[in-house]
Amino acid sequence: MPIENVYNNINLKKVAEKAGVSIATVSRVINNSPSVNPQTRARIQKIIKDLNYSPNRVAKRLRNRNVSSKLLGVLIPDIQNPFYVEVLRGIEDVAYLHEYALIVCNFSQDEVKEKMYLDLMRSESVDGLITAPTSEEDQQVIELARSGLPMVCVDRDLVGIDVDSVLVDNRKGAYLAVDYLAKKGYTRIAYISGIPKIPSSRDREKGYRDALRDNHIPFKESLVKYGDSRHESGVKLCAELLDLEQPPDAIFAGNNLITLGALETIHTRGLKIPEEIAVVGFDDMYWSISLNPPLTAVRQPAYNIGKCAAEQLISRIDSPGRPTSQMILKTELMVRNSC
Amino acid sequence: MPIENVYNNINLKKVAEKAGVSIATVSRVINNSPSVNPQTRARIQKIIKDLNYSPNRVAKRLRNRNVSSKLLGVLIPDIQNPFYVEVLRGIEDVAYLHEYALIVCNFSQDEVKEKMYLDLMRSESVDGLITAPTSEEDQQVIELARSGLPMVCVDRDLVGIDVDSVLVDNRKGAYLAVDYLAKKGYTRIAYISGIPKIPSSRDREKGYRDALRDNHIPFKESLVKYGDSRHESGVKLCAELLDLEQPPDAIFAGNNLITLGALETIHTRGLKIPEEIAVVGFDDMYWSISLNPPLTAVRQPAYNIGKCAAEQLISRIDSPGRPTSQMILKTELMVRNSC
DNA sequence: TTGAAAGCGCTAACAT
DNA sequence: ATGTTAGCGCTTTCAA
Repeated sequence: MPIENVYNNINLKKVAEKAGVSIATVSRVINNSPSVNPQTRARIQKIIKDLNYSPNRVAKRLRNRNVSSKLLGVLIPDIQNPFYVEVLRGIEDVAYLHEYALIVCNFSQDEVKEKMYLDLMRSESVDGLITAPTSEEDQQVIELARSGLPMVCVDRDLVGIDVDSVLVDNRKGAYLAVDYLAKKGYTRIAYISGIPKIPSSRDREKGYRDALRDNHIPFKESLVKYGDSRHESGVKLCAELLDLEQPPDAIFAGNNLITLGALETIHTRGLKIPEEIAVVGFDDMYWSISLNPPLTAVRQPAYNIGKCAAEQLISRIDSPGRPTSQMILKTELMVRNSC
Repeated sequence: MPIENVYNNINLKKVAEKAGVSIATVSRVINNSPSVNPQTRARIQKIIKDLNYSPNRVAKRLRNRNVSSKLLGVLIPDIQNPFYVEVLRGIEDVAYLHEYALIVCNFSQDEVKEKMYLDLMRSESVDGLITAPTSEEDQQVIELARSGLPMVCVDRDLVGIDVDSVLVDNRKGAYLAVDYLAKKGYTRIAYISGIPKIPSSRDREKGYRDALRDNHIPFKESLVKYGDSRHESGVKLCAELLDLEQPPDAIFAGNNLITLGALETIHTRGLKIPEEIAVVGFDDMYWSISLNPPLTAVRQPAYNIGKCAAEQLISRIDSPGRPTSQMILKTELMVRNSC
C-alpha cells in the first residue's frame, strides 16, 4: 500500500539549485570541508536554514558503508526492568554527547525477537551495538561479533570470542547479601534465581553458596527456585517457598522484578517483613526506600554500566584495532529494613 | 575516522551471481513476486539461506521513499517513567505483529533533544511516528504533522491541527481521586502538579478543583505546587507542603514519579500514612501493592494506550485518507491503603 | 575553489 | 519468466 511521502522533499539538489552551485559544494558545506569559499559557504548555509534542510541520513548511510554514520544500536533484554532502563540512560547520555543517535530495540527475553532485531541492526548498518546476550553461548550475537561489528556486551559476557564488556561483580554482590542475612541469624535462606542460563544468575547463585558455606549453613536444594527473571516468576516461586513444609526465614531475590513479585506474595499473605520473613533483593531502585518495608538490596551501578559501555563502544569505533577490555564494576549492599 | 565495515557484505549481486540469475530475479524472490519460476525460486531461496543474506534495509528505504519501509518511530518524553515504558510495550507488541520495526528515542523532557530526534525521525524516513508532544503548541511536532508524516499523539494532544490521538480522561481520573479523599473526610488536600504546560497536568488540576468544589472544600492556592514531573520534584515539593504552617492532611500526586518522590520525603520524616498524611497517586504501577503502604492510585491503561496508538498509526499508514480519530480511554481508581 | 560523475543496494518500469 | 536499467540522496575522486 503506497503512502505519500511528500514531507522532507528538500534535498541537496534543491539547495544547490537555489544557491546556483553544484551539489558537491553543498555537500562540502554540510561536512565542513575546508575548501569552500567563505562567501559561498555563508550563502549556502543561509539557504539551508531557510529551507529547513537536513541531510537524509538514510542516503548517507548507504553511501558511507565504510564510514561512521553516527548511529548506535542498543538491544535490551527487558525494557520493563528498571535496571536496563537505567543502563539505557547512561548509554543515551554518552551517545548524545558524541552526537550519536540510538536505535533501541527490546526483545523481551524472546530469542526469536532477538534474532529479528539483530538482523535489523545489521541491515540498518549501525556503527556499533550494545547488548546483553541471552547467554554466554548466544550464537546470534557471537556471529555478529565475529563478522566485525563493533560491539560491547553489558551485564553478560560471551565465551569463545574476545569482545568488550562491562559487567558487575555478581558473585561478590550476592555474597554480601547472603552473608549479611546469615550474620543477622537467618538460617533458612532461600534463593529465587532468574533464568539459570544467564551467567549473572549463576554467578549470583555461586555467591549465595559461598556465603552459606562461610557461615556454616548447609545448602538445601529445596530452598533454591529457578524462574525467568520476571515479576510473575517472583510471585509464583515465592509462594512455592512459603508453602514448603519448612519454609525459609529469609529470601534472597535474584533481580528487582523477582523481588517485587516476592513482596507481592508476602504482602498478599499478610506476612510481616522482616519478623516473619526477611527479604534482600538484587538490584536497588531509587524508590526502594518507599517499599514496605524499605528494601535492603544489592546495588548495581546501572547508569555507569551504560555510560562505560557507550564510551567503550565509541572508542572502539574510532580505533578498531585497540585490544578488547573487560570492565567489572563494583556492587554494594544498601542496608535498609527488610532484614 | 574510517571504520572497516567488512561485515554484512552479502548483497543482491552476490546472491544473483551465485544463482546465475539477475539481481532483479533475486529481488522478486525476496519480495514474493509471483512471476518467478518455482524451481528458480527454490534455488535462490537456498542460496539466500546458505549465504545468510538479509536485504539491506537502508538501501530499501532510500529506494522506496514512496512506499512503506516497515519502520515506525517512537519518541518518548521520559523513559524513566514506567507509564511510558508500559505504553512502549503496547506499541511494540502491535508493531511486531504487523512486522514493523521500531526506532525508539527518549528526549527526557528536553526540547532540544526532542527537536534533534524529530529531525532524526524525518531523516530516517520512518513510515509514521508516535509521540507525546511537550505541549499542545509543540511547534516542532505540529510542523512535522503538517508535512504529512502519519502521526499519532499519545497522552497529550495538539491544537491547531487535526491529528490522531489516544488520550485518557485525566480530569475524571483526578476527580475520582480527590473526591474519594474528600469523602473520606480529608479537608486540606494538596495537589503536586507536573509541568503545567503539559495538558494532562492542567486537566488533572481541573479534576482536582471540580472535586473540591463538589465537596464544598475551598480551593487554597498554597496547597498546589508545580514541578517538573520527576522524582526529585516530588521529593522537594512534598517537603515544601509539609513545611507549611498549615500542612495538608492529604496529597494528590500528579504522576507516578512525583508520587514516589513524595513517599520518599514522607518516609524520611517518619510520618505515618495515612494517619498523619494521606496519599493518592496518579498512575498505578504493578508493584503499587508493595509500596508502604499499598498505594491508592488512579490507573491509566498504559499498555492499551500504546496498543491503540500503534493500531491507529498502522491503519493510517495503510489508508492515509481516513478521517482522524481521537480515542479517550477510561481511568480507574485503585483503592488500597494510603488514604 | 568548484563541478562532473560513479556508485552504495535496492525496486520497478520496461524490454525481451 | 527473466533481464536491463534508471534513480532514490549522498560522498568523494578526479578533473578543471
